[in-house]
Order: sequence, then structure tokens, then C-alpha cells
Amino acid sequence: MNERHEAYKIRAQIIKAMAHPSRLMIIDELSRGERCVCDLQRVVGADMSTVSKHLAVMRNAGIVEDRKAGLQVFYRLRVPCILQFFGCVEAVLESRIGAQRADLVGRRILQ
Amino acid sequence: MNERHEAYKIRAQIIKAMAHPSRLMIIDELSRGERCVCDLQRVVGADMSTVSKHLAVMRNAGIVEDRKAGLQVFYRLRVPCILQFFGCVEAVLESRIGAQRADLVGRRILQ
DNA sequence: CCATTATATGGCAGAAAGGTCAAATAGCCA
DNA sequence: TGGCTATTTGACCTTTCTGCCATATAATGG
Repeated sequence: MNERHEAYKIRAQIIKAMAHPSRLMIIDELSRGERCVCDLQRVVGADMSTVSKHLAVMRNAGIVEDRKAGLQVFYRLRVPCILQFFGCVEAVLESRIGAQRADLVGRRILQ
Repeated sequence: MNERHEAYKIRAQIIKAMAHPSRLMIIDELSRGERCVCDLQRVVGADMSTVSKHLAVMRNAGIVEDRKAGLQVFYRLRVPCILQFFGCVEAVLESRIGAQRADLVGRRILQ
């Protein structure tokens, strides 16, 4: 595996750390401020250990960082631009709707 | 599984379609214009069938679209904003370097 | 029609990711 | 110290993803 491939692999790791419904929920929630694991558990609605592992994946990727405060651990987004992803994903979804429409028109089902 | 979860799942599918080194290579290459599968195969350096499957994943997600021309099939990006992802990923990487530095300083190894 | 070329698909084996349970760790307070 | 709470980690199992091979499909030219 060459150096160029390695560079893409590192970048893929970061994107992969977001590519999961629960992790997107977490990112969305963290976009509104720092949250403890217990808060995030309630939002995601999964086992605490599962949420903790999702957070570890995101921490390793450099997407979030944590801060201990007594018994609790608070997480926050490390790089705000991650939220741009949501906007672009919406654009993809809209484009998909457009393409479906065009397809139906092409097949003389619509319009 | 509720409706809210379903919405995040759909969005995760789109991000997942980018979360692979070869697929990032492909997106990067397509950012410079339409390419046939054979071009992309050369760039990625994998089996043609593997590349074809990667393209199918991205097509299903709505990231790329294709156009047949004789024996060849040309792919192009469907939503240009995907390229913003690269910028943000770089920001995460830089932030990671910053954090490593801070960590070393904190442990009195640096500075 | 046949051979050739470009791409896609099906099947399968190995790798990686995800979830759950139980156990470990760490901070707090009595 | 001992018990309680919040979080992390490890072991294990199941599911999903990847990559490769062989095979199919589709367009082209002779």
C-alpha cells in the first residue's frame, strides 16, 4: 500500500466515523452544545456501552473531544465545519428526488 | 425503529458511500471532470469489478450519475458540494495535529 | 452472426463493524 | 473504607462490507 493510498485511508477513517445513524444523531445533538454521555444515551436510545463505543470511534477520528467533570464526561464537537456535511447531504437527497421525477417523466409516467 | 431514526439512517447511507479510501479517490478524480470506469480503475488500481461495485454504491446513494457512450460508461459527481467534505476533513486533520502538540506540552515532553 | 471490448453482476471467503453482556475503572460521599 | 454512579473496556457473536473470480450483458466492428 503506497503513501497516496495511506492518505486517503486516513481521510476515510474520519468520514467513516460519521457514517452511522447513531453517530449522526450524536453530532446533531452536540451541534447544540456540550453533552454528557448520559444525555447522548437518552437521545440515541441505545445501551450506554454502545454509545460510549460510538464516542470512542469519533474521538479517535478527531471529530469530538471530551472533558471529565466529576463522575460525568462531557463531549463536544472539535471541528464545527462538520455541520456543513448535513447541508450537503440534504442537497444530495433533494437531487435524488429531482432525479426520480425526471425518471418518471422520461418513462412517460409523470407530466 | 421510528421515523426519526429512519431519517438519520438515510443520511448515514449517503455519508457511508464516501467512507472508503477508494471511493474518496474516485470522488477526487471526478472533481476534475467526467471519467469512464477504465480511467477510474487506473486511478484506484483495483480490479475493474471492484471499481464497478464502488461506483454502484455511490450511484445508489445519489452521489454520482452515469452516462453511457458506446462501450464506455462515464461517471460524474451529481452534487458538487461533496467537495466541501475534503476541506473539512483537512481541518479535522490539522486539529488533530494541534491536539497532539497540546498533549505533548501537557505531559511536559514538548516546549 | 461472431469476436472483441467495456462494464456489471453473482457467489463466496475473509475482514471489519456493531451490539450486548459482564466486568473494570474512576470519582464522589458517607 | 465501602457503596454508589457514570463511563469504559473486553469477550463474544452476528451482520455487513470488500475484494476477487468467474460469468453475464451490451455495444461495436468485421
